[in-house]
Amino acid sequence: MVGIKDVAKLAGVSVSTVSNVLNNKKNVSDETREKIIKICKELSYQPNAAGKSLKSGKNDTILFNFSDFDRSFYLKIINGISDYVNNNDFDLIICTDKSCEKYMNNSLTGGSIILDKKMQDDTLIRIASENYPIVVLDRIMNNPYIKSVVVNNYDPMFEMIQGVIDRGYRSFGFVGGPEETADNKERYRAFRDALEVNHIQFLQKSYFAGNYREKSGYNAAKILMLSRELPDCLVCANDNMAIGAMKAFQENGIRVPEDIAVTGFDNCDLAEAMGLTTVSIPNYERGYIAARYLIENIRGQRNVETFKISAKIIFRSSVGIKK
Amino acid sequence: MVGIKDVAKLAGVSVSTVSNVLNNKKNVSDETREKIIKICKELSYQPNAAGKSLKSGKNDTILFNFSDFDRSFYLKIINGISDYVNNNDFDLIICTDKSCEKYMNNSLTGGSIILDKKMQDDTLIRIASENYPIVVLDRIMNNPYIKSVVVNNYDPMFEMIQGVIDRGYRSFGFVGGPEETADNKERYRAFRDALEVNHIQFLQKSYFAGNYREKSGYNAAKILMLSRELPDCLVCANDNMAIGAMKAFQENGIRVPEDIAVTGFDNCDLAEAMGLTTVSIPNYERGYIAARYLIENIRGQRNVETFKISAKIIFRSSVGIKK
DNA sequence: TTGTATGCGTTATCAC
DNA sequence: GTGATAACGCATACAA
Repeated sequence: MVGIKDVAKLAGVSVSTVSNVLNNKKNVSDETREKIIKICKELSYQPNAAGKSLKSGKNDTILFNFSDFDRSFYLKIINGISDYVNNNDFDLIICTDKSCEKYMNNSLTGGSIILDKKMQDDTLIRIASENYPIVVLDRIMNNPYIKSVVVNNYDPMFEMIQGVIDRGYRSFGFVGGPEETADNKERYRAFRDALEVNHIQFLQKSYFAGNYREKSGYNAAKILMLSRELPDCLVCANDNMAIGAMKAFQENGIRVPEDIAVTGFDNCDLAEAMGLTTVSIPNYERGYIAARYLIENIRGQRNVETFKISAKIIFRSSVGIKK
Repeated sequence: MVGIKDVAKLAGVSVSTVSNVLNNKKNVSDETREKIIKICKELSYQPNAAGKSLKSGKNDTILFNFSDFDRSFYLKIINGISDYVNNNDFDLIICTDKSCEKYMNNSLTGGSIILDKKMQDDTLIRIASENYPIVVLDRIMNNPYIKSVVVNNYDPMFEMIQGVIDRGYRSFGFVGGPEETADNKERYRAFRDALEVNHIQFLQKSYFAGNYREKSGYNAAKILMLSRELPDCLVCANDNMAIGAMKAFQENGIRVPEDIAVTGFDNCDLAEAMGLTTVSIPNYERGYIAARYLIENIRGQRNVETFKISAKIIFRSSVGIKK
């Protein structure tokens, strides 16, 4: 591996001079500078990031952490992060595992964006500091070095359900996501509130516990179909589960929306193709904004107020007009 | 940031003793060992990866490089890589940019899996070495330190087209991907060969140049519809473009497959929902296998023979039976 | 069984 | 304008 020493030797100068050139210091003659730059190119010298950050403690790399590979919109979040990061001369590394804790210190990365729920609050609180800010997605934390970027789940879910009720639907089933997650709680609460405002009763037996995966929506629909009477509409806490449910209905000759309407949440790629009524979350923007706040915080412009992103309701053919 | 020194001080021992404990050396008394482990937990000490790898030169982290966020099956590849890596006590970091060159040396990562076409052959040849093996996906390279893992595009494409011809389709259009990519070339070649074997002529005006993105398939279909007569079947070099084409046909009241059949390649999530006939690439397995070979090579079990993964043809409703 | 000294590749300080 | 040197956090050889 070619190091700064090799460059120095070939140029007939000291390592400090090479370092000065590479870091754009003023105190180098143009002649020396050019010679060194030329040699670096010839050797295709790449500064060793380990040595660099070990010494300087400063860092132009941020970390993104996620781990759920079933949710394809995560790529859009990454895209948003990547774009902002590149436009601001930072680098991005992504970790898919809890081991990323190893990289969460300011000699390797300058800050993190955390999406993975497996990364626990107290771990983040321990790691976050004045010179290691963190941005968390989809969870709200109160800490002077941690900023939350969350989607406003409540308002669009409430409005979507109100829209469904306005279209004549009167009885509902609900397929929930992981019960401990904040977004699932918020979506369910909005659903219940919308029903209550409209004086519609909701029975606990109409609640199905899922895990945001397609299979769990499929299973919920299977169970639902065992009951004597279907609700007018099955509300699912995300698209994956809604799609699973639609597949189950299809397999059993139950028509959507004639026999039962279905709604989701996320507006994933499949939602459009399947005509699923859902809430569209601006994922690219979510990543972009998270990266912006993180880098601003790294640069000392501290701001840890929770940021709420608004989402958009999309009515498609999975909800019709109930006569 | 808590370092090895802090642990040593609190334990009343030297840093080397702490280091010995952390690296499971034998020469430490049980008493000392336990005390140190306890203190590490209390301080939630995380070894600094920069210092560590700088010294040891050895590394249990691998790098994955990609950058096309439109292709959602990349998440499946990552999933496969991630699973193999975790099962073998390695870590994974992912880079989405050319800047990842910075991390491609054995003081930061032990090897790389490269998918991004922007990472050029000569760069890889320069970087790869005895102690920095590389695995490339979707391109074939001959280098003692670089292993290629590629999908066999030819056979399934040939067979799929033969199947389409067997179903009575006789005239064809083709939407190609980026012309320089090996997989696109191979898919096109298989397509042409299948036609030739069946004595079917192909006119250059029926070739549309795309870029693997949905929009380019959409545009190709738009242009195709301007011509007086549609071919029996439009073959697309990947699913994204096929889906774009199907949307264009749908918007213009042209029925698939009655008016025109469509085929893709990839079996992305949407393909099933849209009834697209396509070739299914086992992406999870692809990532898993790439990671396996990389780690085996890192461990000295050298093997750089090109590995070909086979794919599976899936006939769906976008191809019917032509009378 | 434990501690001391050295060096990995880099940057920062300071003397020249 | 340039170079010698210390320091970053850690692992290792070797001395104690």
